[in-house]
Amino acid sequence: MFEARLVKGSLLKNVLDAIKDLLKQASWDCADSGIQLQAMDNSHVSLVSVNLKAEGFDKYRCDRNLIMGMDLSSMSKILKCAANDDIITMKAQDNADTVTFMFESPNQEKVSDYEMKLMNLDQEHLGIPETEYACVVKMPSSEFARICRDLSNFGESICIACTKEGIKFCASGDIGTANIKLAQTSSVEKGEAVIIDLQEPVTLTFSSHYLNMFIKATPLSPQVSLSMSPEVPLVVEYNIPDLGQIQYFLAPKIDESDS
Amino acid sequence: MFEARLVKGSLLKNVLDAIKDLLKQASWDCADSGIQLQAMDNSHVSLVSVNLKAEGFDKYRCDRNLIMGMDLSSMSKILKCAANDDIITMKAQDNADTVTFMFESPNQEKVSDYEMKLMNLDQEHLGIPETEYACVVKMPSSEFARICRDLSNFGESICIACTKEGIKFCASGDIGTANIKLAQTSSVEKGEAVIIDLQEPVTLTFSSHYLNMFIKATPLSPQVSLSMSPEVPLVVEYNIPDLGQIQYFLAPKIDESDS
DNA sequence: ACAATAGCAG
DNA sequence: CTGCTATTGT
Repeated sequence: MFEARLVKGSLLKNVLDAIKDLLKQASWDCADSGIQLQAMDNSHVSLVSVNLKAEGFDKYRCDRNLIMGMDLSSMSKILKCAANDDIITMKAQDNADTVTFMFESPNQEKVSDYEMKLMNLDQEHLGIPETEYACVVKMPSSEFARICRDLSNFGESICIACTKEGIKFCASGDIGTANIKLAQTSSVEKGEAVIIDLQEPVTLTFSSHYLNMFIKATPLSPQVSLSMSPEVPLVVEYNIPDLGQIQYFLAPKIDESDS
Repeated sequence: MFEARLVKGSLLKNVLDAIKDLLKQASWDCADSGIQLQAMDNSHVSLVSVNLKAEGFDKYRCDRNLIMGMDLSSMSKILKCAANDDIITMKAQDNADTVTFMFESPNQEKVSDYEMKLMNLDQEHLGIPETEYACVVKMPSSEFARICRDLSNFGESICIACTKEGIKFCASGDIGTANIKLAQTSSVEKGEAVIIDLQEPVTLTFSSHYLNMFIKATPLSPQVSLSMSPEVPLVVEYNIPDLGQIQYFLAPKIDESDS
């Protein structure tokens, strides 16, 4: 059987909030080492990868590998029934076609369980792009979220330019033109820092719509990391403290002048 | 003449919020002892009963019994014009066909009055069902509201099963199946307690839509009481501290297998 | 009428 | 973390 118990159940609620707008359905791969999900979004533009380590759970048991295909909007509706301070346990029998979510209030006086049908989804296991990037930027996740939200008022594209001095975001459209520059932090205040690890300067343009989907993961981590190389998908990564991480991949827009 | 003054005017606003979605029009019966309203909802499915004791008002005068038929959505719109900390006074002349609402700000610097036409409504005075129940549960009203809201995601019916150990709510539908169990509270924290007074176990099923109408009374009281007997309407009761109470009656759904 | 959201207070 | 308010969209 499979069983995973998470005392800080709000983390799982947050994970679902971070992916449910991108993925209608997806499969959770459960193994001894933990739980993984990888899928292209509904429009097959971006790729989402979630990794939850077995050690991150307060109890974890997975006798046999198992793939649980779920309707994520149903799963999200179920998790909305959990309070933020509830303890969440996911369970499945080895060959069952259902999964059970159990929520326990901290004082144990309220216990609820929700059973949901699993589904067979096409397996689309996807090779994750290369691991060396010309530029890796770490910055406060709330800062990144704010920038994406602000710039998406100006246009459908957000341009990100990174040099060793700092990172610049820009967008332009009917309203006007917007530029936001962040300098690499000198003071190393943890969590507040902007840190740039640069092999070579990079300038790329991305869909603001997808960036705005990615920033829904903001509550999961105070920091976000952006990895970029020319003509290669951007990686937006949030580390979930003690539990794992969630990554989003998005190919850059091709500069129209290239054609 | 009739006059009723309520320093805590927000209570009256809350009462209207608690009934206006169920009742388009209704009659307020004013007597020396207080104000009463009883009516079937618009679809003649549930019954609403409001009781406001004369002693609950800060000033109360009712020279002759009088029945004030009102359009409750108009009354609600008028009460929305009162601030939450306003003092509210209702007034009517003995044979008038209008009622006046007066709102005074706490510092007396703003005084408003609103006059509304009364209407003649068919008198449908309704016998309230029996008073002995197989099972009476008191629980935090916010908990009950949360459960009704959560379970209504799963189906149009909510099943309530009560034993002396606790109370269980369930629902099922397309998304899956949901069960919520509350144990009778051991610690007698006031307002937080789940208290079950049980003659015999009861299991009944109700329309989630109507339960979701009833929980609009939640702001009126920290506690709600559910009274149930087999094949008899459920009573959902909120006590309005120092002022009276509001009760909702709803017949259980008939088990289809009975037919 | 309801749900989702954001912002703020306790 | 909860409550309340306000606001929005479906």
